[in-house]
Amino acid sequence: MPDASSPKFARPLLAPDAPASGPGAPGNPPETPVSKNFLEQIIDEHIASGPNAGAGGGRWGNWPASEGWRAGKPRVHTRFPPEPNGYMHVGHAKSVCLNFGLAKKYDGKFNLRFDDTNPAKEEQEYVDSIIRDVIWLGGDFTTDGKGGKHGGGLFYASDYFGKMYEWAEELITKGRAYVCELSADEVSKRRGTPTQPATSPHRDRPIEESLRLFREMKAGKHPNGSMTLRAKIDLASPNFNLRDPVMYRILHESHQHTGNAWCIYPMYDWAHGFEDSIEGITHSICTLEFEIHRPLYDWFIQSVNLGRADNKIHHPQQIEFARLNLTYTITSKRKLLDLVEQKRVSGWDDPRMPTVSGMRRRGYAPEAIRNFCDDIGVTRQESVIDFTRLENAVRDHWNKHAPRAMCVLRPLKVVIDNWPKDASGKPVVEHLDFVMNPETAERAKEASGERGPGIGGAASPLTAPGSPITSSTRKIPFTGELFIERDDFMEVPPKKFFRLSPGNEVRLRWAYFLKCVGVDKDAAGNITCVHCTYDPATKGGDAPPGPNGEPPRKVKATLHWVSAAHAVDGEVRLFDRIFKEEEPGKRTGNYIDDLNPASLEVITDAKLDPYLINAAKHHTNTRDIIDGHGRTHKIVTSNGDVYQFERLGYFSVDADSKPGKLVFNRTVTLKDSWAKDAAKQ
RNA sequence: UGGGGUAUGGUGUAACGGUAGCACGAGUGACUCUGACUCACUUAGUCUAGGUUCAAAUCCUAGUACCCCAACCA
Repeated sequence: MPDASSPKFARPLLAPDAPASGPGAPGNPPETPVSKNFLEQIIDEHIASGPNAGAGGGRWGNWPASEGWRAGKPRVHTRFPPEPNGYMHVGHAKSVCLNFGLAKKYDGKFNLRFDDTNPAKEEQEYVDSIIRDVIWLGGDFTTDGKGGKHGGGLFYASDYFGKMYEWAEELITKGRAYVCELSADEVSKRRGTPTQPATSPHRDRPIEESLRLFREMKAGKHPNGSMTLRAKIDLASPNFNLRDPVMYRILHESHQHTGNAWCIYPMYDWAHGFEDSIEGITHSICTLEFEIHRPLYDWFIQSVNLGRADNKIHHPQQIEFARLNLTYTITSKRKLLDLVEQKRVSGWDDPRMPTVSGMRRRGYAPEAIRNFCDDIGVTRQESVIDFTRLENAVRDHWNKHAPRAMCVLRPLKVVIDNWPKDASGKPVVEHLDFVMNPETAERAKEASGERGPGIGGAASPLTAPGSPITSSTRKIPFTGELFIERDDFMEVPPKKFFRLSPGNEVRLRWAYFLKCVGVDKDAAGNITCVHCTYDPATKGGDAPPGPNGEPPRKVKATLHWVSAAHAVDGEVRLFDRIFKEEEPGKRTGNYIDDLNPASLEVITDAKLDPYLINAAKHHTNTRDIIDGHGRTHKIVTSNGDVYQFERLGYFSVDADSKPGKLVFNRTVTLKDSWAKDAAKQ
């Protein structure tokens, strides 16, 4: 049963002094109502009511004087409580953004806590990966002063096993728990039906006997599965979770954090509320499927508090929200693990994976992921978000932040027949100005604003030490032999094809106007080379005005290019969505059937802007995270610079890059209305 | 079949008895040295049926659809 004091849900409260006539009332300044999500509405309601409302602290009281700048503000304390049994995915990212975002918004605190109650499934590798991912996302739980100011600490549920054990004995003593010797199988058989109650033969065992057996369980005198500690709640409840749920099971198993100290381990329902309680969490935010567990959450805490006068333990409020679903994506730890174990991807950080590590490797910025989470909002309605929304957030971010380069993925040779040669007969080389990022002005503004925290302070290549951007333009070499994109030439162009074709004039970006005068073909009829002429008067990319002041002539297309003599070969990995169906597995029942066989295309001989060979970097950052035990976790995060390859998309330097050999991941394409139109025909 | 949830344009989300708004998408156009970006305009919605009310997305009644629950997982 929930606290009598717990309002069931978000019913917004009017501020006590809000004008009854509302924003539209005459005389009121035109208010721009900032709409709040349901979690914020609940928090506001808690602050505005409850035992400490008079002191401004509402239901949870105020932060104490020891909290410094936070002292006296109403307490809001959230947490992200992952089980370390897998890597974080985009759904977890939403939870981090939510929980950390709330702590930040309300000047509160945010904890990272590992819900490590099942040693059979959990591993240190996952602990480390989660710490890394949460920090990278900007969910700063650290208290060492190096991060933000909302860190509440790093904790482990396993640190509370001793306290939980004491409370379990207390519940036995109070007649609210008993040792049951039914096997898992038997419990299942005796579970009953929605209308028929469950049964247990040990329910009315004397308290002393349960206490003795429970102590024997803890002492290791009983084998796995031989007995459990069960809560004595209601065998007839239509909510099966209340039919005397298991609190402790015997597991003779070494734990990644507590070693061999325990052979009984608490179940989620018994443990989770206490974890929140001990840490002083105010709002325990979880996903919808836990809603029917909330009665247990409350029952266990109330059972400990039963009969206590003034040493009651803290009782947080559990609140549920709808988990994130994305089209063309799975967010199931089990299925993600399958993809890794069956080697259908290269690992947890395969850039096609919806894992945080995959998104990082692909080149998604944490700011973009946070913007995405803000954008989609939070509610209790199940929904499926278009994957393109995530991609849009990524594009939006890098458009403002990524330096530009010109690279040719599928090269087609261009020879400029009228290009001048020097005294020795070699084509002249010119060095032209190239604009690093046409949105420099905006970028400067952005850079002066608050940046997301990243490990080592490097939120993005632009703020990293040794940032490739040093000025608004740089030089690029241009000669009479170039590569252009194969797609940018058609011998027989369709309607509305503005790019290069025989007789048609286009612009080479930041260089010259170019006109096609002929093509070379091989024996099979494939075009091997395009012959062109250039107009020297268009140097820099603009035509001069006519002799009588006529407006300069225009071209409809601008192509990217790279000098054949200067281009650097590099590998580029083109990723497409990992599943070809919006809801993988919906049709056949097996999501594996919907894997997109074309989700990865590797181009080994892309012609890269020579600038990149020295400028593009892959960064490895380390940071020491100290947990509540004073233990240090050395966290290593690696990410590559992200560039826009003009007209193609955003590309990030992959960890596989080696000196002299660059490997780029296509992070996301640019929008392409030409391709869209073409696909429609 | 029992219990717990959720229904607003194609998608996501506001509204808290008083003008159904915003974003994304889509469409059209403008601009453009990236068919990008940007800008303008357009498009389209309260699950159904009753009821209360001067007034209903909102309150009431009855349906319908979808999601979750019978692990010693979380």
